[in-house]
Amino acid sequence: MPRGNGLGPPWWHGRFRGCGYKITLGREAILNALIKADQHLSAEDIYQKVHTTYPAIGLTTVYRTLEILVNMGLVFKFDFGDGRARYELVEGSKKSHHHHHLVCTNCKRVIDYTDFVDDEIGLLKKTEKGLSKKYSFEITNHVIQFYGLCGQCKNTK
Amino acid sequence: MPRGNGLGPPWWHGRFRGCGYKITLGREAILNALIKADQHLSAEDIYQKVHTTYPAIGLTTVYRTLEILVNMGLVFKFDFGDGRARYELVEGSKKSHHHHHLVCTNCKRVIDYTDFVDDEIGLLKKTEKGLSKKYSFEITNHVIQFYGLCGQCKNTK
DNA sequence: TTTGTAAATGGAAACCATTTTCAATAAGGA
DNA sequence: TCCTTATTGAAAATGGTTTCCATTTACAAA
Repeated sequence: MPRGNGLGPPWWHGRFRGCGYKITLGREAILNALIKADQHLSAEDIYQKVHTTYPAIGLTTVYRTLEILVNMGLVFKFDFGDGRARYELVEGSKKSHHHHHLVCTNCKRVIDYTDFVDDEIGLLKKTEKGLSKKYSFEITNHVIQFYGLCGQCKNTK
Repeated sequence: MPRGNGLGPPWWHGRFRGCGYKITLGREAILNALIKADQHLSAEDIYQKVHTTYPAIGLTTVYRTLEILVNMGLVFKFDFGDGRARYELVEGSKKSHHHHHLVCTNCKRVIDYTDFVDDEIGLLKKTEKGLSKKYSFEITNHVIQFYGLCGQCKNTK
């Protein structure tokens, strides 16, 4: 769990150092943007947010940092089918529990839902265990997404 | 269920006509490629396959046809994180049952698994019903994917 | 069978998110 | 403070996918 208090270095500095990465203003700003947003953002979204407080940032750095964060397991990368990836903290700072996504294939709206997630997680855990053994896979992550038409798009058709 | 026998028009002609689409050699060839392959293919894969028997085909047509097929619900479109989409028939012609995917984040290998899928489907059905009501979504499709390291990549690291 | 017309097509060009290149800069241990 | 190496931003390259547009085709109507 993130400790956003002002005392001591942010919770993730240790993990960063441990992996041999340096702490830089850019990385700090990108992570903060993700923590504050606490929901899925595109690379461009993050670039825009960070750019207001740290104009020197480059889009390239955003992509590079996100790749690191994904590889470290701090950030999830999602594809909702609109041609750009979305990123979100694995553990949101405040409200966010683990959640899954409901994607409208028409307007691309995405709803985070936490309902039923406990049941889903339970089943996934069991499935993961079985799959790991059978296929000797080391599973680190999963995605569940439902696709369909949201209330608005249903009526407009 | 597809009826691949030589008698009468292929099973999907009716659905095509019903949607106001014309039957063309290109579309026929693309659908046949998907039926024969019975596993996920990229647009380029399909283009290559079709090109051998029908050299006039254009990559553009492959993309256009795939989009139609996805919208009609005959074909699934997947993203495995390697920058190109994969397509597969919703109902494979022979062996294929409904399956989910196990994706190696290192070498991008994809394993189709059918184990546990019955349990998964059961839960998903229930979840779908609940979500549809709560968010007034009309759910048409779902994706479950596990990510991790395959046996080979685990050892190489 | 012929004809009319909108749908479908292929090739080239455009698009655009992401990646790579490279020279300049900065982090952090010595 | 200095040195080494990772990091950076800008610009260019990449590559899957989409758009444009002139030509061709499917197929319903005559």
